[in-house]
Amino acid sequence: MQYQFNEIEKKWQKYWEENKTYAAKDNSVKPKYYVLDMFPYPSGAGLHVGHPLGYIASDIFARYKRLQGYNVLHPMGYDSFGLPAEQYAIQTGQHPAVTTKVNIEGGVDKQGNVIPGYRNQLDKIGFSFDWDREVRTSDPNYYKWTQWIFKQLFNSWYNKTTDKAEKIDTLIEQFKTNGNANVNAVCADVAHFSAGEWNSWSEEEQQQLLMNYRITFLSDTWVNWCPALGTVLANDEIKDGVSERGGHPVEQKLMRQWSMRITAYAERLLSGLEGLDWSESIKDIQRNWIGKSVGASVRFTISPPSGESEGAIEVFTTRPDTIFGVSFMVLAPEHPLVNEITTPEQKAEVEAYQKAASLKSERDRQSDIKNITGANTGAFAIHPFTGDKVQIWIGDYVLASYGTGAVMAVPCGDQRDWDFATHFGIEIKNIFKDKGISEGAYAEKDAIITNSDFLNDLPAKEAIKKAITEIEKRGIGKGKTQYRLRDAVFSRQRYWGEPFPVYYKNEVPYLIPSECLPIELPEVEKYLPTEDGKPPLGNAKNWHWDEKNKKIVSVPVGQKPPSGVWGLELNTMPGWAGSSWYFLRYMDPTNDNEFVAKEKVNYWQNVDLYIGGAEHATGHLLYARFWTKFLHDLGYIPFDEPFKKMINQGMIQGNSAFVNYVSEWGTDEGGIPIELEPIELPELLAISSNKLKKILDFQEKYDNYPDLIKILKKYNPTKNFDDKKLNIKIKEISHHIPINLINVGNELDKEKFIAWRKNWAGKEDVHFICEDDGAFIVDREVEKMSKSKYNVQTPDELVEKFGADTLRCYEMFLGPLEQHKPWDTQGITGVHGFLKKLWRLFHDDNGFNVSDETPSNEELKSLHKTIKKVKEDIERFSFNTPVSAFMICVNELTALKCNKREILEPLLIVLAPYAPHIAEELWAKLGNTESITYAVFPKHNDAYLVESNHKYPVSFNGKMRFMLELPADMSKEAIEKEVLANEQSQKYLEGKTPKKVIVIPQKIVNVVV
RNA sequence: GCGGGUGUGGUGAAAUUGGUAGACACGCUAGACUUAGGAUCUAGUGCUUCACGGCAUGGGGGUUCGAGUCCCUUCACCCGCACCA
Repeated sequence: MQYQFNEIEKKWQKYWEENKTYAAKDNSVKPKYYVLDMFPYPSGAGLHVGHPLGYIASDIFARYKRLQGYNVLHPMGYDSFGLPAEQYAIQTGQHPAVTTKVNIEGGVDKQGNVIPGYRNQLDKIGFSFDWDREVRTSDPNYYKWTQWIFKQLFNSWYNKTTDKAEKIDTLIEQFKTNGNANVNAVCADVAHFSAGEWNSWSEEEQQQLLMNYRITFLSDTWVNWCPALGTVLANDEIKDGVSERGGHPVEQKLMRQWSMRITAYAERLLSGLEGLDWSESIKDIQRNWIGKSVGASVRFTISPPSGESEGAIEVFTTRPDTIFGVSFMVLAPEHPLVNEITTPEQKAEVEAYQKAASLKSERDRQSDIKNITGANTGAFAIHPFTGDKVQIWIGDYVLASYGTGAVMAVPCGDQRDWDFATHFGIEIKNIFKDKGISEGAYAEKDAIITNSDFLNDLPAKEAIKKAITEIEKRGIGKGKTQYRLRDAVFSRQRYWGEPFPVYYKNEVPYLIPSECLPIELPEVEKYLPTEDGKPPLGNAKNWHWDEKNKKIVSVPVGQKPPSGVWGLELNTMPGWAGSSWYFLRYMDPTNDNEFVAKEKVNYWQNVDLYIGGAEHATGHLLYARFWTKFLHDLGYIPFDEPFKKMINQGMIQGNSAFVNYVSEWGTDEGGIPIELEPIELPELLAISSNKLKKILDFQEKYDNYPDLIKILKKYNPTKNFDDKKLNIKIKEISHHIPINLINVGNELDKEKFIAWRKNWAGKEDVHFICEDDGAFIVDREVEKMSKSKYNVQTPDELVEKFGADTLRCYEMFLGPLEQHKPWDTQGITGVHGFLKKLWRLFHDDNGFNVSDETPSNEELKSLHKTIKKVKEDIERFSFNTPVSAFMICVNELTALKCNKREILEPLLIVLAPYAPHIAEELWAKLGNTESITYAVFPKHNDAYLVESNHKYPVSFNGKMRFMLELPADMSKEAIEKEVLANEQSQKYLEGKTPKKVIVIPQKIVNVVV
């Protein structure tokens, strides 16, 4: 009886769906366990084999936990707002909601392409998702709550004293009674004001002031503007100076935008990492991104060049201990004080430098670090301790965006300052005892400070503390901690995102009442910006708010709205809005009154295991932590970290195939290469990989290639090709071809290839130069899997051919989950064979046949060894090794011809997380009427694992020489005696007495001669 | 430059606390069976040597009776950050 995987899998997938086998209960006597996958963006291209890798691992873990008696929450949904659907909408006019739905549920797109649909593809793999909890971020019932959370952020400020976010009302209360004198908040620069002043201000003025405190706030900021995408981008959406999506150039632009005051959480986001079971590399990336540095801010007063008003330059330094080494100061060219302080003599030079710097992009400035440039302002600052006058320079190695945009330059301790000083001939003071600085700065923090007044003879680390104390005492500055993390821009000038629940009265934003949410995306005719450059929502007819009647109303474009009617926000939220809290919504996906009910979030708590890509380190994973902490501060959720443990699955790379073509050819005489004389070949000449190599290496003469000669003669009739000494010299090009045109031996199916090319290029003009055996071999190369490289392997094809259980086991068998690995289908037959072998344990020629006989010790040992290993491996998230363990077990049981229920039944439970369909089928055939999902994972019994004998490897001087089987309970002394008495030992002892004999019972014997 | 990771047969890999390196698969070789459609079974397969043996976990050194595993050093590749004061 054959293993009919297609039938079996369909049957059980249907059963699970109908019986809601994987529905999680919102309360249970069982302990809870929350296993989450990073939800996908449903693209039209569908899933390739790389996507389910993490889902399979998490599914195995979820199923394993159910067998261990846990109430498991294992949901899936879609991050369905995003750029591709919108770009497609711009091209085709198709509403993004429609394409998104098709991409998820399957269908046909506007160009007639059949879209399989994410859901259908996922279902075929047999995941144990609780689909009743599905969320889509673009669903108004979902983004209603994203908007609600935005409102909470708007209505909150960060109180540094309590170190958490609080309702804005508590702040307003303080303003009313005390002004802002005692307010200790994370905020923009705000001048002091009294309660009286506050109370005297107009509503509009008060609102504007509050904007400086709100956790989400509106401000004119320099943003990364991407003209090609027509939107601003967050820092984490830019890689190497271009947009992460599409690789378009990005420029700086001053725009009024919503931002998130994530900087308020910098310290907590940093320290919170300590308790997380995440990979060190992700934690490091986040630490780096937050970029904490501890030091001091110090004010240097400006010595007025012409007796004008006195100003000060504030600098930040991590090395206040080196303050006596300061011999000049450097400002960023954009620093606001530059124009003020520059002396008339230096003005021309400084302005020229400023101009040159402004023309360079941020990227150029960063890449051109070797070139030392700068200009002297002619102004001086007063050293706060020595009273010396120090020159003030400008230089583009100082960044306007970091710290205060100014540095105190200590050339002896900082290489960049040293380079600058050396280049411009500025004095270099040495304040380090016994450290030479003639060749470069001494940047280590281990020197003894000297020539530094009250810091003399202190080691650097102590001097730092002393210097800060002294700086604070003299009132010239204070200890300060600086973060590299910037507030996150939250507006996008796009259509396909969450609308803000915001309308504007005289440019002042007001929130839509919560009972009116969600504010749904309006219909627009075009998804492009308006003619006057407003975001696409500017095209919407119905996009005004009637304050009195609390509803969206229509105001014709260009007309002034009637009184009480105001324009709604035209920006939408960025992609990370919906994904920052989705893990909470799964707990209570249909709740219409709250984003999540308290008792549900109290039960489910945070995610126990999160599996997903490492590429979201500074985006999603940071923002989700931020929102979680915020919601925790306001008392909505009981925890302040979203994901306790995370595993980042490696990328599955594609294995591209290439056909080589000869594009040019020439000859060389007698092995001496000559210049190619390119002749265009009207016929496409494809050449097999190995042949090509031989020709390129001049290993074979052209006369071995009659086909080639024929063509050469055809286009070069005057040349004599009969001279056997002539070699062919060719120039080759290669093109990607679909991987389904080749077999496992990298051999091209020529007919299929011609048909594909005809379809693609409309030509049938390929001529093949094959290997001697007639095969045409293609080149292979590992690359990223993508449609354009024709190297995409979909899970659907493999499920069709081998079944979901095989695919699941094989993807795990490939290697450790975290590792990147190229996709290669060659090994899949081995895993498929294992499942067939398992099937045969339960069947003979006449059908299902399992006996109730008592198993032998050997059979029990094989089973219990497997139970133990699989349990241990899954628990340490080693998903590849259990597959081997299953194979070993099935191989052993096959050799023992074991078909005993007592062995096979527990084995099925152990296997069920990996191969749930075949396990269910055989489980049912054994007479069970309930799904195997909630069976009890068997416990291994050590009694079956102990051996009466142990085969000792006997080593001489550490080299293993022979095996010796001895009773397992034999004493060390007896073992030593046995080993030395053994005749094989005599050979290695060569008559000498051993110096030492090491016996480790149950392990090894080593004789030292 | 800084931080993190990876390096083991022809290939994917295993070796959890230092104890038989290469389990389990793929591929390959030979054979059996079947008149073949990617079926099944048996044997072999790290390199080297006729053999005894020798050599092998990127390279070099060390600790140890014993090192893929621990320490030092060095190389290669991948990822992240990068004038961050």
